[in-house]
Amino acid sequence: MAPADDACTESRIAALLDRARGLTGMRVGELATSLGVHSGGDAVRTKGTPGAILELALGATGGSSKVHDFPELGVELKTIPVDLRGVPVESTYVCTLSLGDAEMQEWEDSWVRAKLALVLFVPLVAGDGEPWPERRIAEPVLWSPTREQDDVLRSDFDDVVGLIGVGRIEELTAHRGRWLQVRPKAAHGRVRTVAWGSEGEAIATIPRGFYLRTRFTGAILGDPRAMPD
Amino acid sequence: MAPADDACTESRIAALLDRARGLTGMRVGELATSLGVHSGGDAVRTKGTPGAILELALGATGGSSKVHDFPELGVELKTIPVDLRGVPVESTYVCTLSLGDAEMQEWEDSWVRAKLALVLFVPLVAGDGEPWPERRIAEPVLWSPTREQDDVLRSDFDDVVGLIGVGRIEELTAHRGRWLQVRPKAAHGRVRTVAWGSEGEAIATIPRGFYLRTRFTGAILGDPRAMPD
DNA sequence: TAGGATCCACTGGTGGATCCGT
DNA sequence: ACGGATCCACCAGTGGATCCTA
Repeated sequence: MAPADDACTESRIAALLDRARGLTGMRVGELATSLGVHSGGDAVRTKGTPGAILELALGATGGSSKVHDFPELGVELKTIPVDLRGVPVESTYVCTLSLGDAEMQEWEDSWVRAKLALVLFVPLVAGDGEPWPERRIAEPVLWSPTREQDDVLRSDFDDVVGLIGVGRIEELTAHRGRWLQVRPKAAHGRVRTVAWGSEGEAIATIPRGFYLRTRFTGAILGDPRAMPD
Repeated sequence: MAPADDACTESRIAALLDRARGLTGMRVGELATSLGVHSGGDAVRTKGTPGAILELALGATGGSSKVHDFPELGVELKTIPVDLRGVPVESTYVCTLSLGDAEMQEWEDSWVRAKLALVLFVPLVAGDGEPWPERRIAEPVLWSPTREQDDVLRSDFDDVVGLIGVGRIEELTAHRGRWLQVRPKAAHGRVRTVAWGSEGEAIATIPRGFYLRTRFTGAILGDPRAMPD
């Protein structure tokens, strides 16, 4: 689960970071064009496109339903929208929370921990209301949680799965969690998934995802070892 | 589970049958054109299209994941390819067989029995190798199993779920069943679903579907009360 | 300002069946 | 002849995230 650390993998990760640095200063629309991707038309509505563009540009091979964007390197790629000062303007989606088997889940073996073990953050600088093709790629940050950070994330995680494990999913709001929070994740608010109530009964509820709070990603972009509130 | 039989439903079913009769003699391609459906280009490869055309033409509203094509009438629509003599050239797909809970399934409440409770067969006459737009719609047959036919189908069904229930799914071949058989049902042969072995262990296996044998559909097209081999 | 709601692209699985080698 | 393999259309669900109102 820890990032692979043999010499070959290390050098390939370094090469990936170099490639990401090489994109610094480009507009996302330019990058899209150079990749042969159509970036015209309605630009505001396509929320996920810049992330897909960066995956293409850096050669992410994970595709869907894989744990990491770069499976062989154990690296997760995350674009993160920042303002002109470099401060994140949004929380960062990590992955889906499986509600059906929450009581089985341990932090050590969790999907969310695997995702966060080694993350390449690529900040995208957006002026106010600027469509994504105009956003500029900023200096990337390769981050792996310190032991202290991992402990806080584990605590947030345990709180969440503990609640679900005893069937109190209704108390699972985005207020919980110091750095890692849980929020709804559904295209139309009409999707339902199954969870288990306190009496063991099946209940239909909206799917949820793990998100990193803005205050946390903002701090680690400045100092990867930061311990914000 | 039995077809609804109040007077209003009966008259609506009769109207449906009349509409189907009104299509007799048309080519499927003509019908598609009159519905504004594109039927040009590669015609041989689109196996499911004629079925969808007839659903449209007759106003089927079931859509996907519904039990029947006409939920309010309890009617299932099946196109069936026949030769110039009116003899079926293929078996008829009924529905998917759920492998995960086979031991729970009873014929009385089964999906396959619900589908077969009241079927509108629409034969499509195909010359040898003729693409579907050239096929002609023949006289439709509205069929509901007689008590004797239902008993045979139940027997075939019980044999199948019995085998699966004791974890002997490997013995479940298309050789079994007098009229109702089970065959693989997967787009590429690479899809897998879960079943339970004789020791209760989970095993990955290919999805299966129920099919009516050609000899059975051939007989009931001629005489709905037939009892073929 | 941040918690809850929502948007688009993509794709795997399902429903419509027929193909085709032995 | 028929048992096993396969084909296309369609859509709900997932992964990429940001929007938006109280």
